[in-house]
Amino acid sequence: MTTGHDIAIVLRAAYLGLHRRSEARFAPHGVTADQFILLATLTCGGHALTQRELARRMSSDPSTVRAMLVLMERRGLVERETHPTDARARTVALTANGERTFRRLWEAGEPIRARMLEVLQPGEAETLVRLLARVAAALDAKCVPAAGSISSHSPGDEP
Amino acid sequence: MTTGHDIAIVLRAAYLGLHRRSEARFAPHGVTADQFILLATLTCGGHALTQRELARRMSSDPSTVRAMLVLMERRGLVERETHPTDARARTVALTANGERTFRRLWEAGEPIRARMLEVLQPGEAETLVRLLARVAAALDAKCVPAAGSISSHSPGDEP
DNA sequence: TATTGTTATACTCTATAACTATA
DNA sequence: TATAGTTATAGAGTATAACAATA
Repeated sequence: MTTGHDIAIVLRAAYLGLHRRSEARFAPHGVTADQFILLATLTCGGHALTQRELARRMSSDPSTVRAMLVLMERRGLVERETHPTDARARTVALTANGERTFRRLWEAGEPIRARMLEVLQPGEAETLVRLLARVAAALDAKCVPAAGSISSHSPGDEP
Repeated sequence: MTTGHDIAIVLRAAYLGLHRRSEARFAPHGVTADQFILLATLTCGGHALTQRELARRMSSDPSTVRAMLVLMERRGLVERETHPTDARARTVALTANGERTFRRLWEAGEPIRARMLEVLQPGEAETLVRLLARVAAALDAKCVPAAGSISSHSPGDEP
């Protein structure tokens, strides 16, 4: 019988494995795995998002993203300007150097992406993404657990 | 078409969602999500593992685990003794307080586990665990990517 | 009044390298 | 020689709360 704990453990193992491999691949370029995600989000997102929107798309936090941006701005990867219509907001964009770096990072990460696809049969990648997306949505901050969802396992049951 | 990047993004979203929900649930007990994993690993693992084995099972690192253990020992959750037959090694065990705390944490985390299972049809949980396990194994530190696994995507292809 | 972002702050996790002690 | 763990050290991500400026 598969339990919620089983899902949690293997989800953790897969994510941390991905994270470590990515760190190792990107480190020679002076970029972390999380910073890569930020660059990728900017690339896919039209290159000029507000910090808040950036945080949301990265499954991160405005305060965390700000700390990352300060580091990355110092390294010339991104630049921030005040939003054209909303003077409170700031838009974040890749610099030319940031775009170049991202292209190199994307290549450096290719073996990792290939490795994940390699162990999945045709169709399984789609299934995995579909199921993970459902779990991710269920755990999203905006969602609140349903009222009747309290079951009564005891600690000894699952292990 | 599902890409390796798609898997990475949704894997990240699911894991971080799980991690945040867990932090929120466990914080009132003064325990982090990662510390919960450590306690769970000890509970499931016979209650007396070496630090190295503990790190391996947690998908973590001996040095990281040591830092965590120092904190948790100070809080009376775990205790370490020298290994009975190998004087280099130290065994880690839950204290009575650690066991009590873990039982409370396990209950506190039940809604999260239920929430994940709730959005999956019968059989899908098994599928998810099976596919994730395969990906996790492929990304494990011990595994090295196959030699012929270099494809030639360019950055613009996938987004 | 609500929202965007900044600031200050603190803590945990992560990881490398050099080291000691033991197998 | 190899292994288990420690130490020192550094950095990154995470997040909260109080605050300013703007919508």
